[in-house]
Amino acid sequence: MTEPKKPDAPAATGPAKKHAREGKSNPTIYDIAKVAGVNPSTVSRALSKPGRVSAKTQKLIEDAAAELNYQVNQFARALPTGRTSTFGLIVADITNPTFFDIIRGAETTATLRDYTLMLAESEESAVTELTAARRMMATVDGLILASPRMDDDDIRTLARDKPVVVINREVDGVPCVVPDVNKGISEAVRSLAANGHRKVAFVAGPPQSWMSARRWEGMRAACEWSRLEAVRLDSTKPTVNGGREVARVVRDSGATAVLTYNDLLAIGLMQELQAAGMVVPDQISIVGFDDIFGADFTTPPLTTVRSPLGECGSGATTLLLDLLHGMGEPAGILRVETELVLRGSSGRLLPPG
Amino acid sequence: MTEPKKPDAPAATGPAKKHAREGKSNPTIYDIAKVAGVNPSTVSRALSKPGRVSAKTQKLIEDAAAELNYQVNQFARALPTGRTSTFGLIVADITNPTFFDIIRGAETTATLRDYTLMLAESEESAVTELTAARRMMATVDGLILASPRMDDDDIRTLARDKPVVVINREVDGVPCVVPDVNKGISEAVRSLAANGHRKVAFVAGPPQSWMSARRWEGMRAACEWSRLEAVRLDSTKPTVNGGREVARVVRDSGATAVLTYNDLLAIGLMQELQAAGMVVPDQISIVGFDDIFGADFTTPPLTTVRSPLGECGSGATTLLLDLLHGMGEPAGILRVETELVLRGSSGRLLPPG
DNA sequence: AGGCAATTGTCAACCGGTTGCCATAAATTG
DNA sequence: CAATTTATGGCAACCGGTTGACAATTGCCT
Repeated sequence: MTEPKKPDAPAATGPAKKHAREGKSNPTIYDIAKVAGVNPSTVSRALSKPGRVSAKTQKLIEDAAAELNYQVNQFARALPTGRTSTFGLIVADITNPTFFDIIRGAETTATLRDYTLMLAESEESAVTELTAARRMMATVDGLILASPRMDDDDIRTLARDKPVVVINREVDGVPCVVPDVNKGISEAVRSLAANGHRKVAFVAGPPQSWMSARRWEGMRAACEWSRLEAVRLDSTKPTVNGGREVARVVRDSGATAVLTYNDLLAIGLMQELQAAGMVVPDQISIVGFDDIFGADFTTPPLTTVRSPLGECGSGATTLLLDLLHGMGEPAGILRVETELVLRGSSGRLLPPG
Repeated sequence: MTEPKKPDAPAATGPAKKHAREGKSNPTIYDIAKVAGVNPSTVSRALSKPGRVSAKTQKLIEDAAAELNYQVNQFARALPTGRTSTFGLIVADITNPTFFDIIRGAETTATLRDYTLMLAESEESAVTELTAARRMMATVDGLILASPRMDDDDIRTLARDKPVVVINREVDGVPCVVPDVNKGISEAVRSLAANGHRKVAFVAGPPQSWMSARRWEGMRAACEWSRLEAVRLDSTKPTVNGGREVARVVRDSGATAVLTYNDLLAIGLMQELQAAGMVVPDQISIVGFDDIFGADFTTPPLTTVRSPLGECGSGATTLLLDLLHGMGEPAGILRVETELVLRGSSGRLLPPG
């Protein structure tokens, strides 16, 4: 029917000539139709609308497809339908290990359901993030935003277009996956109180971080409950260096225990305090947040409030899948538990001298 | 229900965008054509074939495109051309920090050139890897394999279809990005020799790892040169736990310094030796490989041979871009330098007692 | 056997951008 | 000024899978 174009161009057409498909392109539903002796549209239905064709024809077509080693052309499918079998995942910083478990959780779950994952990084910038998100929207079926930096409104706008799931932040009207910090924090605070600490400092994360605010709130409440004094200190950046930089302020605060916004801060802080001659945990207890890769490499290994980040990634992906296939608009918030991981960096305060 | 489209009106030109509702469907080149008063094909040319249309028309079209906030439909473009502006990246293990920097390097470089990155994981399995690669081939313009586990032949077969770049391994006939271990290793060995060590152990990685073999070879050569005795020990897995498990063998070997296949092994080994009461580096020196995230969290911080992994990722992406646009068959091997990062885990041996 | 509904397959029109071919307008040249 | 080359825009046929509309086939009853 359709005569294949045979451009016997003698002149080299392009440099990528080597990889050009020379006549032998991939099998299409038309090829299958020919082999099975049916119409292409029947093939299409057999392959994507189970039940629409008779069992006999179905088998015929499936056999032909298997024989030809057929696989759908995702682009040809995406063009009329818009379905791409692809999810987008945007993280603030690819080198931040916090996101690696999230990425892995999302990737694993997506692959399991025959979706692929597109990755982008916002470099901690709301503008870059929005740009990346906009660009992705065109080519994905749904989007996961891990610790997004952009406005709630921007997120809602995106979510009107296609399913969006947010990790590590609550946005009204958008499905979210959020670690419930209270359990882990209260465990941590109780543990500190039990070890005789009276004044605890919180080293905060970026001002615009929703999660940092939640953690500070949770800690203040837990301290009140345990009758501890809580002070809040600012950090410059939520990184190892940021932790180093905040060390002086921590010492000056007079607190004997510190809870930090994340593990990186805790590690940097511990390094700097130790370099200044302080002994952890004898003179000061340090508790991190997230339990990232490497949190147990330190000496002493870091006590930390674990967020099940992998679960967040796979939970968000599952939410997205549910939103797309079948079931309506559950949305709402998926809460995952946090817990204290007690290691060596926290403990009883030794009396000075 | 949409009304049946049976336009016997002969004047109908192009797909009439009847219900082009804002928000629902994006502007197309047909919309631009209408605004600019030209033919859709002219719009297509103006947007993708610079110079093919007059400057005047070009401007007209660009203005219209900007006004409508147009962006190409990648699927519609991919269908006839096969070009997708997408790269695939397959790593063995997403949680292995070795790949963090590779992913980031690739992502950054790709985004910079308006490509997006699709990520897949092989879970250290050659079969899963090949499956993932096959699936990706259909939807990407090129593929990056980081530390692939599959056969050389499988890789070459893939490479016949579309551009493929391999990281951390040499495959004949396929462009590769490989850290040149010799410089870093010889620096490490010389440093150990200078500190009085006479016998050095190498803790190997997975048997099928090409890179592990290179590192062992490099070390043996360097030791010969420095007149040191070199012994090779096997590990179970190239992870922290694998490092712990090999600790006993290391002690029994009588070596006073160890070079490990990667940092994870080194960290696990160091933890286990320290737990057994040995002092690092006074009683044994430990040198890792790669300088992954967290290598400096340990006490003492890990001395390691740094592989510029981010460079590998971005180098591979650049190679892919070169292969696609313009220049034909550079292929060959891109070597990147390694260097010793001297930290606290290696040093002079203290005389016993 | 005739009538009617339920199944199953076919036709053709999309989705949106690309590109070979051709007609025409513009520029160059003899 | 005519002839030829060249630059430019238009036409239409793709890419491959999807889907509404409809025809053909089958099954079931009376």
